[in-house]
Amino acid sequence: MRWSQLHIPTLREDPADADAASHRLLLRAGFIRQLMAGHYSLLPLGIRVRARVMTIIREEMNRIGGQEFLLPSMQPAQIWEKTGRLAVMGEEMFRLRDRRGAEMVLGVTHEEIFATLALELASYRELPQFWYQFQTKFRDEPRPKSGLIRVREFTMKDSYSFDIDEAGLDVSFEAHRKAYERIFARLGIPAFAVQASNGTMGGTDSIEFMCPSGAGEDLVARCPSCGYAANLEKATSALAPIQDAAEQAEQAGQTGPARLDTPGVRTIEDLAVGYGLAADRQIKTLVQIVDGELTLVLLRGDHPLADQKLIDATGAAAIRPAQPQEIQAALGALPGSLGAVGVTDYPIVADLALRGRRGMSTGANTDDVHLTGVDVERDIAVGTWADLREVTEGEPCPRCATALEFVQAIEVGHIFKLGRKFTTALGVTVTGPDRETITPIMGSYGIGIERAMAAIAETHHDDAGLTWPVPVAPAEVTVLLLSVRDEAARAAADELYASLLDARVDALIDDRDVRPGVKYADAELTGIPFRVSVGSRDLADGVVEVTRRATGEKERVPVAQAVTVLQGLLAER
RNA sequence: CGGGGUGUAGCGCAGCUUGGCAGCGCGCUUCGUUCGGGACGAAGAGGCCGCCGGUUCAAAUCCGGCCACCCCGACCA
Repeated sequence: MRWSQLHIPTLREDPADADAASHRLLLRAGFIRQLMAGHYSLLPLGIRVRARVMTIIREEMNRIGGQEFLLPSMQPAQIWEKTGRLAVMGEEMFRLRDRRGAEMVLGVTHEEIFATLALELASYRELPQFWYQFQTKFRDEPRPKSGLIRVREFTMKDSYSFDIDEAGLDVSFEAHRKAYERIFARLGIPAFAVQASNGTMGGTDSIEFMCPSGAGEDLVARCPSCGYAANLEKATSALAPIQDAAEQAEQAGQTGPARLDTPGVRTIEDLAVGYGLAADRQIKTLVQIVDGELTLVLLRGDHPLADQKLIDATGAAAIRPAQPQEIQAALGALPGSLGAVGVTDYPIVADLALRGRRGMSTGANTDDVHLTGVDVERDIAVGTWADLREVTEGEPCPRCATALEFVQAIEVGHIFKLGRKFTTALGVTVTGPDRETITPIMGSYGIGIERAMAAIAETHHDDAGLTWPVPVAPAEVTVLLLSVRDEAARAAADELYASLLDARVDALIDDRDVRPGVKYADAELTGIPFRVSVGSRDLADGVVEVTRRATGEKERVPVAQAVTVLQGLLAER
């Protein structure tokens, strides 16, 4: 490719409103342009990176036995009704009707459609299967942001495994986990695996691959000692045990909570400061609407709720905090004096940290009144015990008790053990060795291609621009013709460019009639790993200058050896 | 959806409070001088001032409505 033919130029100034570094640089360097919120055009340089990322992923998928497919993005809504996900996905799915009025959706993911193909599987002998594709996904995100990191239309490599049983799924899942580690290593993304919630996918286990970055939208709790890592929506910690003995003694003989008038008290802190009732001796009562049902959520006074944990614990599609009037109507008091003692009309979900606690205080469901001496298991009709609290940085690792660190990160991949939800709903079965009917168990595995590009850009840039790793760079080498008017230099640059292409080195040539400084600046901005400067001055000595973008190292090499030297540099890894 | 902000030339912006010829920098075109780290001079081209309506002799500017985009909070690759 010749720079003189490149249609979209680089920008001299930073574009407005580009928050993340990757967004700013990909715009400036001419890799992407925005059409509307969450929808980007990929330009020729962007397409080259995307193709390389896809090639690496494809190689690793094929290596573990993956077979490539391409399924439609536009799908009948009916299939999604069969699995119940039309409702679960809700507003996130784009919906449309065709001219006959048939309801269609744009795929947010392809479990249903791949499972439809799996209907043709007939025998256990055909399992396991790994099927994958690169396909555009559409998600009506409430708030697209940060360039390619969060968009509404993007390419996803999604793969699906079908196995006879759980043991088989474990093997398929593990194969994918290893493949993902190889993929991110080859892409130059410093990703690490973390435990995660399954969310709307359902199923049992899931692992996210996280790339540490200030532009990331997730927080991960990670143990620097034993390697434990989990998304905050899933992470736990080992809490120091709390001694309730003193309070127990005080309340010896009591058979129930005692009333405490607390005029004006509205917060956990008010109660702690004004009445000497420490936050970790209080029960925090939150009221949430869980799939439309008013639910009491109990946590220790000093613990925040992790919303996703509540969703996971209740199997809800959606939760939201209750409005004050809803709370008033249900419990007879406003936030600040709420409690679950004696409540039987509403489901109660309590965090495990409250289990066995005694001598606790909580609201009395009368404004300005609290209860003390509450024995959680004696006085409260807890329906569900679950891990609900969000861990705090510095709490002890659940495995080894080392203080947990928080890391901000971009989620670049996610793998799920799905179970039989989709195969059951769609009626996928195979015949087993004893002629029994087997419902295959599925796994699903995703990587966002453009997001991966953004993650690479986030982790590979400097003040001058992008610094792509060789395997994903838009080109391996750019030849800079510095002396445009020197015919000998022009001929030498053209010849070198042709020789590089002959040697199957992916090269660009910057033959524009602009000053050398512009070419240097653009070579650096676009981040091509090696540049070869061809100019009259060095050519008089029979040499060209080879510069490594990432480090700035320069080397003068004889023209005749330039191709060989570059091949050597490119082969380094 | 809630809160905050912005829409003026390809890009970045000023002008708006106080209504009166639509501007600046970069980029672009032509000519000349330059030419190994984003050159200089001269002459040019380029506008639905987001859209619709209102007020006014007169609206980028004031008023109303709508739309789009960005940022901050609830979702995911």
